[in-house]
Amino acid sequence: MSQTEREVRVRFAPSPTGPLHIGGVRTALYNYLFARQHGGKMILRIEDTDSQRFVPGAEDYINEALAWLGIGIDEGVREGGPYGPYKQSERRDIYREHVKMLLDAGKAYFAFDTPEELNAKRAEIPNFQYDASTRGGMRNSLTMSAEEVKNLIDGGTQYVVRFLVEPGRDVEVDDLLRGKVTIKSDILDDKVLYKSSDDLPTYHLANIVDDHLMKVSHVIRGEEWLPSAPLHVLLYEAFGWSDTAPQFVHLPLLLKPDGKGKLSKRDGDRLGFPVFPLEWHDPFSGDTSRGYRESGYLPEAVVNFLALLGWNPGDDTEVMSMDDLIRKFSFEHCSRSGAKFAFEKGKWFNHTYLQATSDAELAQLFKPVLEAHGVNVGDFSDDYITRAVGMLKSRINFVDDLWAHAGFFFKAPEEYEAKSIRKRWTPDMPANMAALIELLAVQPDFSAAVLEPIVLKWIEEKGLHLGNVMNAFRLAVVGECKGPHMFEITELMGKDETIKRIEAAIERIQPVE
RNA sequence: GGCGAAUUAGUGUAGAGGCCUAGCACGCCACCCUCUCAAGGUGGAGACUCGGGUUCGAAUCCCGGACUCGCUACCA
Repeated sequence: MSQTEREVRVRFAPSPTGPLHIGGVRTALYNYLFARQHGGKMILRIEDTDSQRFVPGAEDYINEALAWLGIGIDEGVREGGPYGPYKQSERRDIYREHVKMLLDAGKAYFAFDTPEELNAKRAEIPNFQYDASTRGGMRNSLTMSAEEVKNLIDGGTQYVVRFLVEPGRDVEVDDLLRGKVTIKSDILDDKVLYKSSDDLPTYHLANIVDDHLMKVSHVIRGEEWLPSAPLHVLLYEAFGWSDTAPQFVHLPLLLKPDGKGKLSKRDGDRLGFPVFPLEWHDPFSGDTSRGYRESGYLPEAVVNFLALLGWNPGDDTEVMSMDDLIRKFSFEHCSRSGAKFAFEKGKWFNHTYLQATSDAELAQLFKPVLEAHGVNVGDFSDDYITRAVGMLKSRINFVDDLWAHAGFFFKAPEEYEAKSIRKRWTPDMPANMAALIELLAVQPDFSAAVLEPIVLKWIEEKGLHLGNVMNAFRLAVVGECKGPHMFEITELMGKDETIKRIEAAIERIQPVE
């Protein structure tokens, strides 16, 4: 059967060993885009074959993160499906059966070497590898009699099952991104396929068996798997499944934004950006890691940003919705080299998506931020919040930034920026501001269109300096010399609050000589 | 060490032998706008890892060096 006419079935197969890494999210996204584009199925398989590293809560986290990002799952633990169970720890019988198949066919064997013995070997022999050149000197079913092996196993001795790799062969991996990658089977070791200690297979066996049974057509995963892909090819062959083996696609990795190496949690802490989609509370250490969601990123922005880290649509388009991405995605335009994690650009994407969000919607998102800063949201109408947000949103990257820019609309300044005081709050200014209050107090209409010409004319008639007066005015109302057009501020804030703030400023700011 | 994969401005990338005087975006700088700060507009600095080939012609193809990343577990 040709790859092209096969039903597209892809899987994202994370291990529940902690929060989903942002690199994993991108892998999931590419799988999803490819599946949707081809009208195929997206499978979420939980690979919990490492009982040692299992972390409670990690599986829920994965589900929640993918849901938040809009990466839909067709078949999985929660969704069900025709090829379940979708959690590897619930597939023990299947793996046992398949291990036996390999054993019976002479393509795998029992090994009794303890971890200590293996470590000793590695310490003793440089570049020790469990393979054709060394297996003859180890404790396994190839060097022991059948009876001895049986006694050991019946006696409860722990063992592993290793894959028997034939040396002297060229193993070819066909990768959609990298073409044919050939490696010599000699450099492969006899990988552990199954461990009796927890009655669970290792990744390699479980992965091949499940992908086959779940009829996976394309294995789209990180580049860290490329070195073991030849082993996987050999496993498909050993099972006699080569004809229906999936097409491999090994995606380049996400690297540190600055230095060298792959992106890690520490980079995020160090440089101030999240590396996890959602906030994560480590159940063991009690540590909390920031998430994109909690940091104020919109899921659409994260998806767009991530999609472009290693892929491009072939033209200069950058802002794309999920539907756009599904339509345009192609491995043809996937990069083959690792991408440094450009989180600054991620901010820009969020900025861009925030601009496309309605003021009213943004106002709702802003409310919790206001509350967090001690503002009683009930004191302000939705309309007031919406208009304040509309005035400032062009300068924010995150919803949280709204506080720094629009907070003054909700809380009068408690202090005034020293530098602006020195520059603008000249000794004559308290008197000027007092006079301004008199002028404002008698204005029946505080709309910008009406008030602006009146105040400007007043400044001119008094022979005052426009910049100085306006900035002092601004300093009194905002607390610093920045923000939207002054008369838009006063229009929204209203006469009473404006005058109150100028009075407070006169009272509190000490003019500088 | 072994094996594999990569290598275009600070970053993400376009580029598939002549269309490249190497395009776009983020970031950076300047100017415009302006009561301020942003946003926006305009402009600017900034790159084909290095050698060898192949070719009339190479960022694009081949070989080698360098550097980077990954793997080298009874982890995935």
